[in-house]
Amino acid sequence: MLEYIILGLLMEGNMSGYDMKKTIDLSIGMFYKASFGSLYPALKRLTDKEWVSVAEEEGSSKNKKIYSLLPEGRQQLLHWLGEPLTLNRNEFLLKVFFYDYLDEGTRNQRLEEYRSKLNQEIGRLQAVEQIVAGELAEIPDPQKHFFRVSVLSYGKHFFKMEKEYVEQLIQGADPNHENPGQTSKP
Amino acid sequence: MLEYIILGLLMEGNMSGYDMKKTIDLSIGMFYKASFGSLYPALKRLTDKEWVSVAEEEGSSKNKKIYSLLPEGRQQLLHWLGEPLTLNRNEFLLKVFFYDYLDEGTRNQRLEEYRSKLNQEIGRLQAVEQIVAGELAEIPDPQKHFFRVSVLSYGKHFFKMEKEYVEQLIQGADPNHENPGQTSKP
DNA sequence: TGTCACATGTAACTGGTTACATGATTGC
DNA sequence: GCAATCATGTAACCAGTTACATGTGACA
Repeated sequence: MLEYIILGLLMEGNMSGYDMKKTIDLSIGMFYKASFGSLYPALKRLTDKEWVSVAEEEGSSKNKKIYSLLPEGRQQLLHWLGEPLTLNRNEFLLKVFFYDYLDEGTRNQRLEEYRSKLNQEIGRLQAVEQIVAGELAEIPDPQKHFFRVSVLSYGKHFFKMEKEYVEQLIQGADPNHENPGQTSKP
Repeated sequence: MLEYIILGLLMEGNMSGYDMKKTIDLSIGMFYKASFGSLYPALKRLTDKEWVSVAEEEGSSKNKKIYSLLPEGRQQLLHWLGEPLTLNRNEFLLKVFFYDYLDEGTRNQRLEEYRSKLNQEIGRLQAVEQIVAGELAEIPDPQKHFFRVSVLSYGKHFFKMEKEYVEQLIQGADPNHENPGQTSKP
């Protein structure tokens, strides 16, 4: 996972490991934590695989390494990005974060697939909720299981929220969609 | 984390490691995965610490171990449950799942604290969103960063969803709250 | 001159996974 | 008799964390 994040960051431009940590903390830090103890070994693996190259900065200061994306790394990133989205929150969000680099066709396909997966999941949860409600009606004190049962409702809330978000993405990524405050074709 | 889940499951009654795995998969399976490779060592640790006790079932079949909660385990679970909720989705949900065992006072306090944390977080994200919108207005093609920027909006959606859920919990856990289809004081 | 931010790296540990090994019991 | 499921456990592996070790450059 971290390896793909590094590749994604390097799409914007070359940078050092230290810079990557800062960038990660400030952007995807909300749902992904990177530590130097994982970052530097990952950079080592990527250079060994020749997905990225490294250059010792000589000009300003010593002991600073600038990493660059090699063609193989770029290809690997795009391949990973183009794979179907799974119902894994972190991976979903991470891929979406880099979706500006993915071609529109695959992107839309993946988002549509994901939307229908979410719909399925919402349906499944609603069915489970009904069964549980039935079971609950037959026991003496259903209030005793209020919190236990409530996590089901969390699941539904969550998937509905993701669905809204994905639909917003599908709409908003469409360049023919109305573009407030700006004309799309100047 | 897994250790507390085990303790929580044992609050309902004694069971075997195998049963625990099934129960976990069927209840909190949506946001927590347990494998035998982690479950059995956890049970070993818990028995070593004397938080749970184990009994070889002799009657029906051999080689089946039934675990029971010891007073120390119960106390540890309740202590963990009573700690403040953090903005960590899994831990939040896990604790709520077992909140039926926590006293009403602490529970309400924790939920209120969490709600105000969520409000803070929503405010913070809205501020960040405004800054980013300002920066975006100054670059030539903001559409190129559509997906990158969208994860911020995901964050806001997410926290708002959690806020709604928590408010539902605060309301619904109140026994004086209207109780559809049933009289609360028979 | 001290402290902070920059900058890289390693070692010990943690908490998990996957795959394997083993064997009993149930139901057809 | 054989397949499925019940039932427990271990070993190899993996990805990460924390804490430590080390050194540079800026600036008050």
